[in-house]
This record gives sequence, C-alpha cells and structure tokens, in this order.
Amino acid sequence: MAARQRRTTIAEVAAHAGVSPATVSRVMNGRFVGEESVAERVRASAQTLDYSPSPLARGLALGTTRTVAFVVPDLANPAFQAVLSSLSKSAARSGYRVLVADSVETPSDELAIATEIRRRCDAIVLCAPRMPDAQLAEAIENLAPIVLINRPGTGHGAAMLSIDYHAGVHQLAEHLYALGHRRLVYVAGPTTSASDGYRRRGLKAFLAGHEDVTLETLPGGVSVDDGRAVAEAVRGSGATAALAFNDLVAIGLIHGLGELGVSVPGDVSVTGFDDIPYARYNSPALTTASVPHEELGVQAWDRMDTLVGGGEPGHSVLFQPRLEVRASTAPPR
Amino acid sequence: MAARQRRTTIAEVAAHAGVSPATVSRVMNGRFVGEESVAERVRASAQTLDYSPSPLARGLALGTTRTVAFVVPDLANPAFQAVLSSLSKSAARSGYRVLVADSVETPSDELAIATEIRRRCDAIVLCAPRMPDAQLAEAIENLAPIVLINRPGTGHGAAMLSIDYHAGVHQLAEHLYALGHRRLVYVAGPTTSASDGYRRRGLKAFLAGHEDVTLETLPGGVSVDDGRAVAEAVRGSGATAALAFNDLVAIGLIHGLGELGVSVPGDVSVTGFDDIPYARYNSPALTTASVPHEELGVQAWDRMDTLVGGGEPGHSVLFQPRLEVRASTAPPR
DNA sequence: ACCTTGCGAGAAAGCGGTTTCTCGCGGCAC
DNA sequence: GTGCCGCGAGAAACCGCTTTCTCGCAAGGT
Repeated sequence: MAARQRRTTIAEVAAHAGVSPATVSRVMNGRFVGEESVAERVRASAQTLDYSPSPLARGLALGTTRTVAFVVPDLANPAFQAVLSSLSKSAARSGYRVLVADSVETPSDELAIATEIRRRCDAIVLCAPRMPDAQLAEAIENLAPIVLINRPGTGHGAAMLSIDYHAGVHQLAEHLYALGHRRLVYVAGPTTSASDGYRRRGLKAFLAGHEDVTLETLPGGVSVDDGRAVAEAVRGSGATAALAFNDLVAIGLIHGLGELGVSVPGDVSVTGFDDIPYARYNSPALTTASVPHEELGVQAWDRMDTLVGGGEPGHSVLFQPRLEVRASTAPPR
Repeated sequence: MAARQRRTTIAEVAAHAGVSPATVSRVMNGRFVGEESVAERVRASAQTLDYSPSPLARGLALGTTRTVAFVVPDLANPAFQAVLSSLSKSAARSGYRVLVADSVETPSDELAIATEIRRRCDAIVLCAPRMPDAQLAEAIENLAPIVLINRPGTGHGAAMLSIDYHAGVHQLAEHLYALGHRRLVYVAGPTTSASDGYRRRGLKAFLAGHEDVTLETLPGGVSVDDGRAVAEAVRGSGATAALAFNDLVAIGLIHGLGELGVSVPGDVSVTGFDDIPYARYNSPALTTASVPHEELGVQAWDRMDTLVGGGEPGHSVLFQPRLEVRASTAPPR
C-alpha cells in the first residue's frame, strides 16, 4: 500500500499564498470581504496544493458533522433498505451523509448502539422496535435531534414517523374475511417487538367485530427462514388463511407450504406486510399491506433537516398501509 | 425540540476529579500507570458526569475516525445491499461504522462523491463501474486505503475483490447451449459499465467456441423496469433464450414477457445474474449465476482492516459465480 | 493638522481530545 | 548527608479549522 497520504493543511495554503490561515478559511467559506486579488491568490494556492478542508477539523470547530445516523434492527431487511436508500438520497441533496448500523446480532444493545453512533454525527433516524417504552423515552433526550420510526405514540418530543400496523393488519383480515375465511392463523414476529404488538392489537380489534372468526397465533420471526420453519405448524393449525408478520415471512411460509404439498392460495391463503419490491414477483404474487418506505425515508430527512436547523419535531405521522390484493389469497376451498 | 445537548468535556471530568485532563485521557484509554486510587477517582467522576470522549475530537487528535465509506452506483440494488449489510456487520465487530453513498442520480460524479466521502473516514470500499480505467488508476492513490469492488484487473496497488462476470456469463450461455438453444439475446446493462464489458467479452468468447450460435444484443439497463421495457424487443428478436444483465432485469423481463403472453421458460428461457435473495422465489424461479455477496462484504472488511493497519492490499480475488439452475430455463420448443 | 471611522487582514483563543515533555518528590546507593 | 534515579502526574504543544478580537492604516470630517 502506498504510504498514507498527508493532506495539505490550511496553514500550508496560507504560507503558500502569503496570508494568514484565517484569511484562507474565510475565502474557502465565502466569508471573505477584502481585496479580490487576495482571494484570487488564496484560491490559486488552494488549487495548486490540491487543498480541501478537513471535515473532521471543521466538524470539531463548527460543532456539526453533516452526517446523520440510521439505525435499524436489520440492514438485510428489504423494507429498511428501501428507507435507507431514499434517506441517503435525500440527505445527499443537502450535502449530508448517512452512517449506518444494525442491531441484529445484539438486540439488547439497541440503545448502546444508538448512543454510540449518535455521538459521531448530528442526528439520528432510529428504528428500535424492541426497546422498552420507558427506556426509549429516557433515551430520546440524549439522542435528540432524533426521528423515530415505527414507534407510534411514543411521543416525548421526538419526530415520529410510523406505519399504522393496526389498520394494515385489520385491512388484511377484513380482506380474508370477505373472501370467506373464518379460521385464521397469525404468524407472529418477535414477541418483544413493538410492531408485533400493534399487529396483535389490530387482530384483536378485528376479532371483536367478527364473532365467527377464530384466530390462532404461532411464534414466527422476521425472515424467510422463519417463515419456512413455521409452515408445518400452519398446516397443522387447520386454518384456511395465514397472516404473516411481514413479506419475508410470508414468502418463506408460502414456499415452505409448497414443499409440504400445500398449495397457496388453493389450500391456504397467505398475506404479508410491507410490500417489498419482490412481493409482486413472488409465486404466487403476494397479497400484502403496502407501506411507503421511500416516502418514509424522504420524510425522515425532512424532519431531520428541520430539527438540525433548530426547528420543532412537528406532528407525528401515521402512514396508512394500502391493501394490495394479489394472487396469494383466494376464497377457501 | 429540547435544547441541544452540551456534552461534558474531558476538562470538566478532570476538574471534578481534581486531576489534569491528561490523566483523564490516560485513564479512559487504559494508558494510566499511576496510583489506582487516582484512576478510580477519575472513573467515578466520568461515571457521575456521564462522560464519554468526543469521537470527533479524538478523531482529530488520533488521525483516525473508525469509519469506512461504502460507495456504490445504487443502494437500491439488492446485490449491493447484501454487500453493505455484511460489510457493516463485519466492521461493527471491530468497532467501525460504515458511511454510505450512491451515485445513481449523478453517475458522472462517482469520483467526486468517493473523494468527498473518503475525507470523512479512514478508508473506502468503492464500486465504480462507470469510472474510466485511467481516471480510476489515478484516483486510487488519493483514495487509499481502498478496496475496489468489481473492477477486476485494474490493479495499481488497491485491494481488489471482483466477480468473474466473464466466467459467469459463459457458464450461463453453456447451460443454455446444452439445453439446445442456438439463438440467444443478451439484454445488456449500461454500456459505460465495466461489468457489462466483461459480460460482453464472456459472451464473445462463448460464441467463438460455438459457431452455430447467433447472439443479438439489446440495450437494457439495471432495473426491473428496464427489463420489463425490453420484453417486446426480446420477443421480436426471435431468440429462444435471453441472458439478462442481472437478476432485476431478468425478473422484469420475465414479467414483461408474461404480459405479452410469452411464457417463460415455455417460449423463451431467461437467465439472470447475481442470485439476489428473491431470484429463487420468482415465478418461475430464476436460473442465474450466483454471486457470494455476503462473502464479498466480509472479505472487503478483512482487506480494509489490514490496509488500515498498514498492511499490504494482498492479492486480487476473483470470485467465481456458481451456476444456479432453476425453472426459468428449459429446452426450446 | 488632528481625531474619528472603517476596512482589510492577522493574532490568538477556542473546539475536545492525545501525547510529549517536564518536573517535583521519595527512595536508594555511596 | 548528598547525588541520582525513577515514578507519578501536570503543563503545554498539537491535530486542522473557525471566529472573535485586535490592530494598523488610509480616508474623511472639522
């Protein structure tokens, strides 16, 4: 490897141009008010020496890094990837970069990870579904400016962008009900996950309005493999339709059922949640609740931007999922 | 929003513990050799004041940020997401974070983006398929330590991790040939993309060994939409099999053909490239060249780690794709 | 001719750490 | 009793940049 670069410093440029570092700084930042010839000389020196200010030193002096953190449970999840991709693009337009981290290997460290990464930047977009409400409320103060994702109702002066899981799962259940299904099974997510809680409550509300429906809940997970693993239990449940925690689980479940010779939607209907890009290309195409992940990223940046500028968090928003009926659901046999 | 936090500084801890900042620094970094009681007092003060050193200030003093950049053409591409996810996990184990950026909105700025983001951190993992060889060679020096992805052969003292597109596409073509296909069409990627060049050369090499095969090349792209858009042209080509630039294009193409009433693999066989997680769940499941993206991320970190430690870039590695035969290919009618 | 203004630009003090250099002090050898 | 050594810990320089403070100097007013 080539010897590590030693970048030219502002002092060198100053010496080269025969001015003080202060002047170079002013010229570089457009705050220079003196003679144009001096500015020109500084610019020429900077050019010649291939100078560009150290973001680190600037950050220290200015107290701002032009970087924001993005922390989610699992970067491998396409839903979060969609948010990240759009957040990164939005931030880039304002000259900000995004620092990423996930807590998949150590769920209990959500707070520690967020705290650590937050110190490296100006603000944080956090999705911490497993952090207890009380702990989160306390953490918000230290993490601010912060945009919280998927924690509807947690309040406490943070900007909040969430998905109405309750409504989404309700819609899915209504859809299945309308098709004629009366025995449902819910393939749950992580039991400690807040968003799983909202789904459960949504289903409970649905059940309250439909006395003729029975619902069984099966422990599931968040990944394709989790879905595949629960296929046998779903078949054993005798249900005619399964609501999966998310699209990944649904896809895994469908293929797991396929391996057991159970056809979808012939024998069992299956629904997902998220509408990841591949939901529509799955075989059969997945009926799901569509979540506007890109919009979430864009809005997250907007909030972030106003917060960093010293603005208020603004109102919480609860994105309404849109029922996306595809081929994985059909009337029961 | 709550007033912006003012973190406690090392000076405050020093004052509180009745020692000098130097001592606090030494204690915090385990370089303290004096009386244990002093260290204990410092630790207690740090605890009380909830002190943690500013990574920014540390970075400036130490000349290291414990951050690496990850720059790719498009963060929305699942292939890159897989690499990022695994890179981030690997880096995290060593206490490093990953800063991301993509150049999808301004392909010509690949170099500018890489240069800018590189200054914020210690090293960079770069995938810049559209950057001219000469420009890249020149840039490497400024960007080092750098791990280059998908630029086999570019050398110049950078660590290089690549996919053997040439071999991969060759395998796919051989597979189609073995099935009996003689009229092929290649749905190309961006013409300025280096990896598209390797694929073209791979196909040319294949053709040289099979005089009875005709190959047409169609302009395509990189996304599902690009694949869908080219469906009509593929049908019009009269070919019995199509090799798509990547899995996304293949998936789009398959569904585009479906809309035109052309069945896959009944009427036309289709292959992809990458083996993204959804390739196997597509309908029909996609025959493709499987690329070890997670492994790429892990290895990228390994290289990075040794480079940052002052080590040598090591040998270039060319990952061999594995032919993954699924349901999207079959003998021609 | 003298005192203000005002402007252009440098000196220096941070930002929050790390690290080299220095120094006081107690213990040991002679 | 004196000199030297070593240890513990503080003073100060430094990382690279920003910004307030300061100052010299030329212009303008009386």
